[in-house]
Amino acid sequence: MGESSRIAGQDSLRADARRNRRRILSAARVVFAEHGIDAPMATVARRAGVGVATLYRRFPTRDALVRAAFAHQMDICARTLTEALADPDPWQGFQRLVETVCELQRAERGFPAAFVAAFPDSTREHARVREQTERDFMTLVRRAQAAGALRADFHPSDFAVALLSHCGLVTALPGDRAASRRLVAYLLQSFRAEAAHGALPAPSALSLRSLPLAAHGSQGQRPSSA
Amino acid sequence: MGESSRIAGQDSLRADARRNRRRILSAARVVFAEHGIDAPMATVARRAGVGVATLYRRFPTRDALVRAAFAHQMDICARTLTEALADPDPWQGFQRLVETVCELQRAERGFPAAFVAAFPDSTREHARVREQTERDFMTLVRRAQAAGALRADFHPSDFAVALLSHCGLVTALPGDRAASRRLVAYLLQSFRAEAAHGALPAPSALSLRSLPLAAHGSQGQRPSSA
DNA sequence: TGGCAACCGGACGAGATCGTCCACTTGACC
DNA sequence: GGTCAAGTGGACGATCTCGTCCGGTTGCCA
Repeated sequence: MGESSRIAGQDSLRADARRNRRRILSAARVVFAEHGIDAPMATVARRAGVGVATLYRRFPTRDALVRAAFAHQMDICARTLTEALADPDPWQGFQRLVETVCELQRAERGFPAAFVAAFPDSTREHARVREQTERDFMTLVRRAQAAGALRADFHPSDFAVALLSHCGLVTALPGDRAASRRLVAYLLQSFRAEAAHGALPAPSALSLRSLPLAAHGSQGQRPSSA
Repeated sequence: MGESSRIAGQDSLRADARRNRRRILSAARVVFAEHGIDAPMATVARRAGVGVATLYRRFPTRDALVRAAFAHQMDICARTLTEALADPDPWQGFQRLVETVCELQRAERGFPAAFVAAFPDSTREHARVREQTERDFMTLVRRAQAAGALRADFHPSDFAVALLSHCGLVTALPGDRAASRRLVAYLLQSFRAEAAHGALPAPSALSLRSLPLAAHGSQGQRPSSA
């Protein structure tokens, strides 16, 4: 598993509190899927059969709730990257990474919104994990390029470009799996070395830091900072 | 120009009313760019130096305001399609169409949100224009395919896929022109016939009807409906 | 210049959401 | 079983947005 249970979190809770926590998370996923990530907190609480105060005590901000609700998906992302690095065929790993993340985006309706929401690094530990993830991804890219499978002018930020645009697509067309798959197929094709025909415009200066690949914490409890 | 001034619209207004109308539209573009398309109507009114009532009288719904504010952009889209059809090189026309629409999306900040917002056909005339636009686009596609420039398995819905995903990208990264240009370049490359390597997954059933290429009206004044 | 119809804008009531406070309940440990 | 800290939930005040109403103003035409 990934980055769960940190900082004396849910384990030290009383039994009923732990049960309520789980209920809240489950309800949050459902509600976020139905009404988007901006759904009223009270709706989540009602759905969980819990008072608003309980919800706010456990997750002081909406961010905290969102992060915790989709922590599982984020863990899967991180694990897929690890597996991709272990794959003897680097292109295979790269391709699977893109496909898996996009699959997650299209499967869990609220996830895309959570995906683009910018979460500040809450702890030093998170920052460390994120940096390691970035390094791992760079390694994967270089390896795939060295193997002659990934085009030489592919820039790491292109990965973010792909994910963010796919994210926008599934947000605009929730439920249209065909459209999502099409985009992924087109993008993967144009990332292949054989596809490199003309020159590309300059890459974005965007870093990967804001993508949940970098496994943000699942707990919350940050000061506030809007 | 395109589809402006219909149904005894702004022309029959008194001089001061017409002036206020223009002020409102100008303010709306600024406010939508800054705070998104969901910005409070009162903010737009204040920025325009106008009372809320005036704003509501002129544009009964937010939809109406949004449509009118970006009518110019929509006209440009429609015109670009016409020019693309007239271009002797169909690929050139196709490419320029994609680039122009994406250029508009990245230039005017509120436009992407307006772009994906689903506007119901308000009049029979709008429906007619939209259908004609769809036919024109299909013609362009077929022509480019016949010329051997556009890949044979390109499906018209792929155009919507491209625009919607690009739209999501610029929404997530407003101001990052490099990212936008990169995505467009990648997509155009993979639409070229030479790029067709493996088979693509099935296309989406999505129609182009909801895209502003089809030049929705710029007036508003629909009953209400949402 | 005078009159009227169109136009204007601020105030206002309704409705929604947020996040906190506090009196009551319950699980865990002795 | 008793104690008490941890946990609970609903009520509440603050804030925000919407869309309408109405008394005052102004452009336009005779």
